[in-house]
Amino acid sequence: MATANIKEVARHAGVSLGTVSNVLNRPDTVAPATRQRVLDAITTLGYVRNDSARQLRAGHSRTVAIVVLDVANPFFTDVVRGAEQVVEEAGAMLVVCNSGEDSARERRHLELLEEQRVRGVLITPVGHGPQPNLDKLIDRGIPVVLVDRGTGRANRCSVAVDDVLGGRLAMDHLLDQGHHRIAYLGGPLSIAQVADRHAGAAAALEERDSGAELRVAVTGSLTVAAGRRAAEELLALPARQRPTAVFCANDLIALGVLQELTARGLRVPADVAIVGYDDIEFADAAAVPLSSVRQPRDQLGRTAAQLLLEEAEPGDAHRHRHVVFQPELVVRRSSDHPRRARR
Amino acid sequence: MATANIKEVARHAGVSLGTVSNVLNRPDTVAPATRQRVLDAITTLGYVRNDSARQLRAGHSRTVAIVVLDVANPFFTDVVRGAEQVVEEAGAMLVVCNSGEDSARERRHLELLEEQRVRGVLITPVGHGPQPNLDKLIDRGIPVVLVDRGTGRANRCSVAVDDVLGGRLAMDHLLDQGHHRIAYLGGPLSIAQVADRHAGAAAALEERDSGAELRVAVTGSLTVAAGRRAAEELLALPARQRPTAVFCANDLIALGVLQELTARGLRVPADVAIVGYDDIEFADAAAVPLSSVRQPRDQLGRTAAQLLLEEAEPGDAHRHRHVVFQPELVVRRSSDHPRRARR
DNA sequence: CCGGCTGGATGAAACGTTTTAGCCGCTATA
DNA sequence: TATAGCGGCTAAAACGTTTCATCCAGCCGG
Repeated sequence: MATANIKEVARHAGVSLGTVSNVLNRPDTVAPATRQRVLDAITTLGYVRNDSARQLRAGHSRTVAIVVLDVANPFFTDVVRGAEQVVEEAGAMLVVCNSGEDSARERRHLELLEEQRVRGVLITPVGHGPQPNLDKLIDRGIPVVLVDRGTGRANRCSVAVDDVLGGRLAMDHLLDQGHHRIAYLGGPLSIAQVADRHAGAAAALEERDSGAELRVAVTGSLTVAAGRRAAEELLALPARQRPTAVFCANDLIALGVLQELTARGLRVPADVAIVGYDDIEFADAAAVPLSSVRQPRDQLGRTAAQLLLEEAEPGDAHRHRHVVFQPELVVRRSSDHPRRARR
Repeated sequence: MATANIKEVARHAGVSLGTVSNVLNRPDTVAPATRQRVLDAITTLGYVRNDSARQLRAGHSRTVAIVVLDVANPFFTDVVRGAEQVVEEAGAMLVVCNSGEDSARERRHLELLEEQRVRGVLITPVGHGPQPNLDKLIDRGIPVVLVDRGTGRANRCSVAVDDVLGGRLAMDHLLDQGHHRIAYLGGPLSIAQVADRHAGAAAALEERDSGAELRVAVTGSLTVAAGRRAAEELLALPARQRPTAVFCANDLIALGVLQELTARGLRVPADVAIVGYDDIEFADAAAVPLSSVRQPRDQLGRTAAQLLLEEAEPGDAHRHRHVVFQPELVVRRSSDHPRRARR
């Protein structure tokens, strides 16, 4: 019942224990005949290598961890899938931990991961302050790569997406379509992403000097319901002041806006154009397919994992890098309706 | 740099190595003064327990694995969250593995997990055939709990949701609302869930003997696009034959139907009522909030984890159990419009 | 015939815990 | 006063690998 160990395999094959280990780890250094005998013994005994012992000897494990803010958030699930891919290609294993935006849980996870001597940690940390836990990990020699947060740190790598650029893309597109009264919907502004996207939009508007105006409506959250409420407010405006286009801080808000507007008899994009952010799966499936700014989510995960593995590689000195990806505007029906320029 | 070990802590605190271990594992058996000295040594040295060594000694790890078909599927993410909760309460750690519906990857994961001597495995296996990998695990004494698949096996626990009942609930509701021409939309029927939900609906109809008729439209997939196409087909029927209610095998199809119908000028639920299945987050956020059959997803994860931990508990003989949960109908606007009975 | 080399195998140390048996000094009991 | 018991601690074995220093036999060149 108790699984066979390497010693029993050795006895069964009539070789020494070290030879079995060699068969497992350096098969070419052992004579074909003996190798085969050992392999046979392994299969007949159903031997399975004990990773704890291997790790103990090696001093570290072959697993990489990713700590996300929410396992159920499509953004992170895509990042996970990307990371998974490269980690598995490297013969390691990716374990997914969920902090649930709770820093106590995050800390507990990091402690456990440290006890496990993981090879490295990909993490989107809770909050924005200093990160003593992460510094501790790094001090201990466990590489850490930040995902979509705090690009600036010197002692670790990071990957992120340029949200300011994302805001610019959306705004440039709407200006190109001839809009002059545009709204930005999103909040709270304390979320870096929300603020950055707005900053990008504002900067783009400024630079164009087109005389267009940007109205900002701060929402309490990034949900469909918040989008509906925001749309109601827009509808309360006199028609002449009402924006002809809205740029939303994420797709949930955009979908809420879309629903409310169509429910009230406005046509999208003819009366109001909409651009969302994130390009979630439903963007394409909405009643009016939604234009959206897409982030290269799986690539975020992939390069994060690559940076980590590179850093974990022994030998060559590693230089920390901060990779910033560029988002991409996906134009669909919700904003595809150029209007004659007028002012 | 290399992390301090228990021996150094002992030396630093002027005690024996075993005493340090006692402080860590049975603090009450060591005198307060010594205990404090050891704790101080631990913090000043920054000692972190080496889990590999602990596991090696213990013979098994303190982690539980869950292998899902798709990390990005909301169903599984909720199951994961549920499982996570109870596993963490038990002081263990949950690692999430993604098979991606690929049996090779599933096998590889199981092999690695076995090498790690995990405490147990929660899994929704790929495919429906026999499961030699799982049997192997069980032979080795690693408990396995099936999630939402293959309830019948004798050598393992399982948790599932009664999809036949779900079909009944939806159908009963529509019949209660006075509908007589009803359609079931979903496919392919090779998916057990799709077939079960249909079976339940058909059985409910049969039992009521109301003279109502059920039209089945098999779709190629469970997507929004498939729902749209199915709705088009319904619209092509002469109005007198057109169903006044549709029950969809999942919410994506239902949303597609909703979009297509409203786009073509039909009102939901006045002209056509819709009931979906799964109660995904968007069901409530749709243009017309969608009635849906809800599965207790996180509870599925929670009890799966509980069964597993119970089985992993040494000592008392464990009896395998097969827990079947009952789904629940959530009525929202999309089907809330009773029509006068007529035939 | 001898020394050196090489492919192939061996034995033992080491990794860092947990656990068990045992030791020591003290107190309470007879 | 002897003894049993006990609290508090120590020493050592064991967990299953990997790796490193050795060793052995055979072979080749000198």
